[in-house]
Amino acid sequence: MTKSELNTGYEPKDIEEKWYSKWLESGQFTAKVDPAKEPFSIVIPPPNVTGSLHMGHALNNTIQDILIRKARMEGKAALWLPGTDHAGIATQNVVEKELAKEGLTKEALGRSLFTLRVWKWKEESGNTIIGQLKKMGCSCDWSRERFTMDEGYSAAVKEVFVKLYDDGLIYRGNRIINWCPRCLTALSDIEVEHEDLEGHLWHIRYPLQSSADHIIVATTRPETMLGDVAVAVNPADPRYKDFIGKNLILPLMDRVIPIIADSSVDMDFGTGAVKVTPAHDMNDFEIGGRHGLEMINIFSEAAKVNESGGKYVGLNRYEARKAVLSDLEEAGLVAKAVSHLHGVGHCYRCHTVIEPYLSDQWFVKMKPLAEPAIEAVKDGRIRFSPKRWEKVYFDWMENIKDWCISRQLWWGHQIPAWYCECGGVTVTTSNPTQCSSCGGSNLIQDEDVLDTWFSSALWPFATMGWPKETEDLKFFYPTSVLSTARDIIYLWVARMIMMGLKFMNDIPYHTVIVHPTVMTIDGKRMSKSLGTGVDPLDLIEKYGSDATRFGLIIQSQAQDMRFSEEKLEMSRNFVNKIWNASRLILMNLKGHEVGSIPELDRADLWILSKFKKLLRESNDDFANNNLSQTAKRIYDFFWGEFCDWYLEISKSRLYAKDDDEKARAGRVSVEYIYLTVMNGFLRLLHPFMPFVTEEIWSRFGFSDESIIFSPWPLGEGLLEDDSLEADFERIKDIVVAIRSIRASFSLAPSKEIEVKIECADSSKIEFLASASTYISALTGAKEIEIKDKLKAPKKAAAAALGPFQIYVLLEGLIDVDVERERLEKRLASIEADLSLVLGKLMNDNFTSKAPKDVVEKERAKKAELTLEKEKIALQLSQLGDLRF
RNA sequence: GGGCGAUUAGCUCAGCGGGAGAGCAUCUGCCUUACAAGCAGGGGGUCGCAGGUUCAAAUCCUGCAUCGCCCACCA
Repeated sequence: MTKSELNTGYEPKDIEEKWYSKWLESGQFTAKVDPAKEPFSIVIPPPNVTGSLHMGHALNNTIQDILIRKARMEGKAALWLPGTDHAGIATQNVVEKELAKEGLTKEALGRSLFTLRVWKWKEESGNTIIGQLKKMGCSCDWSRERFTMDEGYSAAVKEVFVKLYDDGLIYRGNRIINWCPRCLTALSDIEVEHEDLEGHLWHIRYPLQSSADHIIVATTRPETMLGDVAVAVNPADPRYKDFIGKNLILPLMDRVIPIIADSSVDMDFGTGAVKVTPAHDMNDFEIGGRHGLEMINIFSEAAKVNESGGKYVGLNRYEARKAVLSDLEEAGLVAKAVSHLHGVGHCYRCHTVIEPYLSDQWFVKMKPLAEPAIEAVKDGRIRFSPKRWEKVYFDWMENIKDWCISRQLWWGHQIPAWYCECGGVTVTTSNPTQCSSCGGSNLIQDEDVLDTWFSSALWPFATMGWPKETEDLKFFYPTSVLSTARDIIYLWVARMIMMGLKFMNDIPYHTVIVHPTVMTIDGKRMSKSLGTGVDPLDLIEKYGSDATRFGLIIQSQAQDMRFSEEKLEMSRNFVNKIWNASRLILMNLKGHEVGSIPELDRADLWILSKFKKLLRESNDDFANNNLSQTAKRIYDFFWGEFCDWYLEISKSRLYAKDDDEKARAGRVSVEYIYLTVMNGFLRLLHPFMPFVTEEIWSRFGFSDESIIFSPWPLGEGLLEDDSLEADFERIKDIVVAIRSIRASFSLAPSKEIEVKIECADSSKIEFLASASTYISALTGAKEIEIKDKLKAPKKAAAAALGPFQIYVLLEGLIDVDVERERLEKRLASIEADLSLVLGKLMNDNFTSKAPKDVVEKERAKKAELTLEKEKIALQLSQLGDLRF
């Protein structure tokens, strides 16, 4: 390796592309069923085919890639199964927009042509996100890539539908559902996003049929009164006791409607009297059911008033509201209007205000599915990380409602149900020729498709070949970890658990990692439409994939992370640091054969101890899914310990003339440490930064193989030595103190200094002496004298550190005022610390109640501070005698 | 209405019972033969507020304030 072969600045681009194609060519990511190995599997949360990589994906897929790469290195059979989701509404909307540009509509094309067109779009544009994942370095098994509408997957969806139907868990019913008047489809409850909007609560007079009296109802949606069939009051409400059972004349419609009693009515809200519109309100639908009321649908699918709305026919919801209010106003029936904040549901895809709508839809009965799913988390078979999300899961699951799964779309899994003239419904996986009720052959398939989330609920097993009993299923199911964003815990995570338990009779995964949500730096949601999003691809372009991954992971610690690009810059600098440290080593390796462990000095043992600690603590972090902390440890170790201290210390041995036995031995030790640390460190870092580690790994020639399958480092044979580490911290402190003196007196780097150190603790002298070469290398001291007793030299700057009294001889260079200020500042700080310590030690409660080791520590601190104080005071007093 | 989370240096965040930390920004000095994407040395914080528990509280408990998120049949 020559210097010219490594640039001084790391250029990620070519290196990243080179390695990713190599990895793909050699099939490194392809998982093999191998009973001799422990399986470790992750199914990717399938991104929408319409999607492009956003920051959430970048973070989530980095997490998964780290886990899967680590597992691979641990010798597990690691499968990361990728794929995409057909995303019914989203994709249909995209293609419809494309058609609109050509002046076409899906109706003009017809269903089958439209569907073909969507497939064509999917083939051409639906895989951008897969390419983006590759840029990130994701080690997915692309040979197993799936799509929620591929042939096998579609068969699985049908199978599930039919089985649930046969088990009585799927039924069809005429019910109130959430209707999007723009997408023209039903939505499930959790696809509706509620937003508090400032509206009005209108108080409207409904006259009694038999007298001049009236009842005032309060409503936020006066236009729905066109569909009113009753007014309900609480049976316990004294104000309305005499009204119950009487009739009202519905204004504008002149319909006679009854006053009924229903305990669901809140006496304290509004006027305590509720207009009942069963076709357009969830709650009213239930009241209507209890009282056998008629349901009058007054809206078309596009939420315009229909024929049942009398003269208002053809108006949309908001026009109708205006018209109704103005007519009521004119009739003097509006008692008052007060402003009122209330939650309004919006479509999660197009943000149109949802209309509660009465229609025929398919539903899944959820309670029987939810019960075992609750149990699986309760008994710990599935764990959420962080654990608090389990409560969120329970809250939803314990109050679960039936799931509306039919969608009035063309893109998706068409419901495998056929209707016959006889009224019979045939539900089957294969296209039926005969009605299951009457045997008739004139069958028409239900036109609706299934909720996209119905198919994605099967993801962990349908992707592995279910309903066939495949080798993959037997080996890789249940999967190990699911990593996901918190906003799809209900939509996806919970439903996978239910479906997995129902159809595989087993949980889909053992651990659910809920990663932080990526926010903008000012705490706003990242959104393309708001222009607040950051494109991960731009970041990769700017900082490289390794730095982007590392920078994301290291800041992913809070529940909401405010994305800070600075952390990526820091990571990019870190990559560069690693690159250059490698450069230093590679340029200087002489290839000494290291047969056995060479003789090591204390600096060597110290960095090995630090390294061992890093490995141990990192493994603990992994066990707690705290990847962010590992990233931080990696950074601190490599930059703060290995580069800043060990590499600098080792240079004296590295650059020593290789002309005697001692110098050669020194080199052998240093090279041994370099190789030992770099070899293990690169492996530890590899899951986080796959590209640069692979590149450096190959430059070192640590193995002929890719680093991908090198063993996960555990630091076997390395020892942690806390006392050595503590001693070493002292050495560092001494170095810093000397450097600080250098800086105070603005000594040029080339200026050699003379240092004397008095060490009052005889047990530390030997160590200090052995470290004196480090100290001189790091401080530019040409000579260091170490004694247990020393006469304080004149014309010197001083520092006191515990048992150590340090003098930097500065003949002719010392500025008395500067030195006095320096010492006084130090003295003040020592005195402040000392008074705190003394305060504690003089407190009998402390000395008697605090643990012994804590008290002991305080006493030691007191002794040390006292000594430092004396030394500094002495030095200060001598300062006056200095004559320069 | 219920629940969850956050509040620590100018900014983004660690720390979660015993000496206030990191990165960035800032100040000073360095192109020292790995790295100026760097090196060395500094400055900067009554850890949101008020109580409580404890010998000891940024750390545990209670209340409050502010911000964010989730859930709810808020007609």
